[in-house]
Amino acid sequence: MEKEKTDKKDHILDAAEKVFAEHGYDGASTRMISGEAGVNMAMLSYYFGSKEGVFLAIFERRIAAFQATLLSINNDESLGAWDKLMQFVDRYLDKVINNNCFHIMLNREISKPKKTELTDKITSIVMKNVHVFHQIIEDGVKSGAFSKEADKELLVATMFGTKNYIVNTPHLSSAILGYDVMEAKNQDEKLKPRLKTYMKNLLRAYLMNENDNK
Amino acid sequence: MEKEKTDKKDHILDAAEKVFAEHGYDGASTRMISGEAGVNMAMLSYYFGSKEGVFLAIFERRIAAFQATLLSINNDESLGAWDKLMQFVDRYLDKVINNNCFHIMLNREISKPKKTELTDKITSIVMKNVHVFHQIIEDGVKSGAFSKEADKELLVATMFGTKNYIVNTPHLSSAILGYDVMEAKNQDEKLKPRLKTYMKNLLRAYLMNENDNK
DNA sequence: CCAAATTAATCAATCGCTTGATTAATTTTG
DNA sequence: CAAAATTAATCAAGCGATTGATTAATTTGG
Repeated sequence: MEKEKTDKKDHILDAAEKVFAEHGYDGASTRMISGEAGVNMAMLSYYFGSKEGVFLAIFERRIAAFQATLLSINNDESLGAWDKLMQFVDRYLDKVINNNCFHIMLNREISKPKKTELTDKITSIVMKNVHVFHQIIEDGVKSGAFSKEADKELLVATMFGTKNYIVNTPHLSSAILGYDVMEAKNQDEKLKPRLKTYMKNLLRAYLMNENDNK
Repeated sequence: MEKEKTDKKDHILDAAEKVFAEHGYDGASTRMISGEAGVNMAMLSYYFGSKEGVFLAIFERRIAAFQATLLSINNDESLGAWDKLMQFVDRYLDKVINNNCFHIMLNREISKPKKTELTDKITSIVMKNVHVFHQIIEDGVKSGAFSKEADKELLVATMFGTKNYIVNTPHLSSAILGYDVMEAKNQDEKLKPRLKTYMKNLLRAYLMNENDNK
């Protein structure tokens, strides 16, 4: 059955994602990854060619689904700027909180000052998300729904940066919020609704500011 | 001269900070660090005991000055809540943009899901900054200057998260902003003033919102 | 339908290399 | 000259990757 083959590859990638998120690329050894996955070390090379191949496969796996989600929001012509923005916030936050291992990996990678083929690739992918967000804000400004003085570029940094701070520094944000943000129950019942509400209020206050942001 | 000794140690730490920021703890080898500093590999052990010793020394070096800056703002009783907050934003952003290598290191370290002695130590240090920010907001709420409905905890995430996004993902934020955020000239002339203005506007819009953040 | 042939999956063992650390020898300094 | 600073040489350990052998699964041929 070719289904089992895919399942096993996915199983290895799940384990690798966890180990990479925990130890970083260099800190994660192929022995750790194969151990976590419960397979022989040689299977990594067999399926993915190399350690780097495993790493890249993790990114490729997550990206397709993500892009689809993103575009489906932006292409919905029935929505106004504000509703579109709210949709984006909701679905984006859901996704990144659910896949926080992956986003820790991703963020570590684009935090490298040195340009590499991988950082370039990831940067251009992330830029697509940025552009969607950008576009929504810009359309809203043009339609008069949002304040003209809004700094769109830095608002992107706030949107993604706030999320990163909560999702990628779990010990710190757990200390700040007073509960374990890694626990699935807390994520669903406490973190997600609160973060969504907050983000919406923040965006509304800034984008619909009567007294211009001079 | 003991001064030269200190200078040499500082020189090594400068080099190490750069290499650690670029490659991460595991990706940075002692040979890279000694090469960057232009000293023999054994000097790292001679001065700092071990690779980990070098790493810890970098943190210890940066922390003292940082704490002092922080407290001097909070203890100034002559300032109202809003002015205090503005002072905090100004001086905090100046510091982290100037020491961005260090903050890339710091952030990578607290992004690790697994608790270690080091992540615990760093977390508790960062929490001091958080508490200062927290306290300023809380005082402002009590005095009636800020909206009661403000989510103080998540506002912390926005403040530090926005900064992180700009400072720690230089390629991405350069692509977003349209200029190289790593260049000192751009940092001083473009990035700092813009980020400060934006941050202040954002905080004002959210904290001084007339229509309550229901 | 079943046995032979072929392919896919898995394994332990090991390769060459780099790592962080230490040593003993040498140079510099006061 | 003695102490401190610096060096080159060396070490065991761990790294990613590959190997050849073995087993499991699938396809083929009579």
